[in-house]
Amino acid sequence: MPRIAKAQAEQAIDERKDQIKKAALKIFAEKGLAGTKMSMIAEAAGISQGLSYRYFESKDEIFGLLVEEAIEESRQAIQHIGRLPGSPLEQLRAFTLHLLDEDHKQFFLLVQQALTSEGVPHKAREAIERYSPQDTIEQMIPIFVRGQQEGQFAEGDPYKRLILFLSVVNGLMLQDAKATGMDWTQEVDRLLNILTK
Amino acid sequence: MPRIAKAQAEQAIDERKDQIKKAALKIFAEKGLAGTKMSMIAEAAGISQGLSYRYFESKDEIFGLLVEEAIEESRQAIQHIGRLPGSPLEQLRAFTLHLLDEDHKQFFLLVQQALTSEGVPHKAREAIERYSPQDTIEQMIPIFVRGQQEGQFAEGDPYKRLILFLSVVNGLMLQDAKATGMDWTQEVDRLLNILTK
DNA sequence: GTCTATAGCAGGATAGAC
DNA sequence: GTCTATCCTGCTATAGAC
Repeated sequence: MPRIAKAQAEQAIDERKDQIKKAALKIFAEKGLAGTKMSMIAEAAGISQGLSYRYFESKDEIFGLLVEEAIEESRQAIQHIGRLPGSPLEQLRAFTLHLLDEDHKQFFLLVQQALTSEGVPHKAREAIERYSPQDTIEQMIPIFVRGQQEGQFAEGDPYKRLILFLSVVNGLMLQDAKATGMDWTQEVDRLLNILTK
Repeated sequence: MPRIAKAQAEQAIDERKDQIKKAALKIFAEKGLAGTKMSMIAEAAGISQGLSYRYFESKDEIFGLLVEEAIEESRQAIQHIGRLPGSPLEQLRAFTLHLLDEDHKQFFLLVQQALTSEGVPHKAREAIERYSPQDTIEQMIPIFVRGQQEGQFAEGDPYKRLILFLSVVNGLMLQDAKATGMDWTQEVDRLLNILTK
């Protein structure tokens, strides 16, 4: 096979893989590992039941890959905060909006599912354990402390304040899965009161 | 069988049923319907795999019964708020502490699982749909409005304020399943800032 | 490259021994 | 009344036709 044609073929394969992963992400995020049947993924992707196995070894492999991608996405988002323009408050505001964004939310829910599922593939389990919420908070602490020095944020233990705040945001995302049609982005400033007041 | 002996036998059966349900609640709340295997329930209850079926028809029946009990418990808690002593703020504080209480939390998580699971038994699905978060909020609105009149709570649409607050509390409970060993009851006053500020 | 048909297995539910 | 051994369904994963 000529080089060009080969590259095209590989690209087609990657596109198919992405199509399946995208469908799988939506369903895994909603129903968890055990609650998701391969037939559901196939239907959502608009392909036949067996075809996924031409592109992936197993259901576990798809789940594991998605978890790793979710964690990588999360890691990059948090590292990005410090470089955002604006005051510490504006930085955390932008970060929070990013967390509540639709695309990120699915990744987030997936990780939650992985945390509460039985029989999670070994690789996925490892990836999650490497990336604890502690890491996120540690990245946020310098920003928060700067905000305290500038008088924007409340006094007190930054770690405790931030873990409360992140838990609340996490909670909203989980809640939102089946939620009330409320646009949380409108409420971000009220949430930030937890830090500023 | 004499009346007394018969009553004793029935009591023994009820105790066994409670034992199984208690074990099941813990696991269902954590892993959902599909993620929970009957063998897990049996192990947690300290009995053999097949014995549960002498006391319950099916896995679905156990799940359904627990969901109904959870909703009943929730309904009673919310109706109880208005009769609590103290100011509106103190009433909502007590209610929030009750929600965050360990026993209530498992019921709450179970309902969340039911909301996000496939193939939930018909009866459980119905019970949940009868009991929407709206009901809870409607019960809370008069209390909140009284607090507004007394100047304790922030101005603004009571419904929106309360749904944000409940979502946050819900979120904390969900989060807490795998959480950080934090005692949320310590943070209730900070959460109530969402309403009072 | 995709579909349909099916093998193999895990787990829900049952039967029968004790 | 409880356990162990099995049946049977439904799902994962594979094989083979097109």
